[in-house]
Amino acid sequence: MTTQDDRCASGQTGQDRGGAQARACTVREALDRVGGKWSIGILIAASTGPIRFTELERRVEGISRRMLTLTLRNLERDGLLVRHVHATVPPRVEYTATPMARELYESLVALTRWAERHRDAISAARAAYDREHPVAKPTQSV
Amino acid sequence: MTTQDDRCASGQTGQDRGGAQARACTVREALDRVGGKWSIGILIAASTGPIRFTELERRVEGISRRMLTLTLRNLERDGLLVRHVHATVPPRVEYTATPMARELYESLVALTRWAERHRDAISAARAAYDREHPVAKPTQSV
DNA sequence: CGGGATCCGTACCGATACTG
DNA sequence: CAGTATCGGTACGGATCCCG
Repeated sequence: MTTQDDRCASGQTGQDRGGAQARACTVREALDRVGGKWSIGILIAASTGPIRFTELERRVEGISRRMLTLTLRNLERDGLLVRHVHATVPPRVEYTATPMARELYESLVALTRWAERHRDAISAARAAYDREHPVAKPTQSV
Repeated sequence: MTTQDDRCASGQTGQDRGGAQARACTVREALDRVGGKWSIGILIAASTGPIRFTELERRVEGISRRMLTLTLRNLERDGLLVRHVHATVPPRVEYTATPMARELYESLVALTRWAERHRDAISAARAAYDREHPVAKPTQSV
């Protein structure tokens, strides 16, 4: 989303046994492309076949026209989506996920399952944390 | 990172064959917790065993004290990290990844491999896109 | 139909200074 | 040592209006 490439750029100054931080950086490469609020939704909607702009707008519910356009551009730039313009009277633009994008989606399956498995544990953890760490505004009282 | 829970909240208004968008949303649940710039780095550094604050500061290179603290708090809140304070003269605080966090990391392996496989293809796609889509500033020339 | 341009609020993140 | 507090920049994302 950043226009910038922002390669990991770790100077490798300290000790990094096993290249742990280097691997962290590799993961971030992937996350950076899919971390946007709408990227995944669009990718999935486009993974089953060519899909039009307006159809995307309907399917990826809640997205604004602007973000749809922007995210599409970024995905196209990264080679995850192909944009095809039909020179018809009402313009017809279709987006299709590339094989690389579909591989990406499959790589996310494990993550999806993780989220499903731990969904409850996480919200429980959050609730517990919030209970034990109240905000404690100084301007309270009464 | 948002303090807010922000559950997917898809009203399920339109057609979502196969619950595609619902799955997109599940992925985002996971991404939201790990999408922060430093989350993964910290998680990995803490996954091999208890690690101290300062040690983390050294290992996760480039991180500021502030972001380290903030990210640690969020990870702890989500139940991905456990914070243990030793009541010694110089304070000693150790962070340890929970089993859930380690599972998370393992779920990211597929994604890591994807990033490795397509790293070059992506930067090539970007270069090509940028070549064909110059910025074209209106206030150019001399 | 499929965008682009602009305005604006908010989140994220970095730098710096202070503290129990 | 392990933080907290404050400031400020920038990127993200939403709303609205305009256009071929």
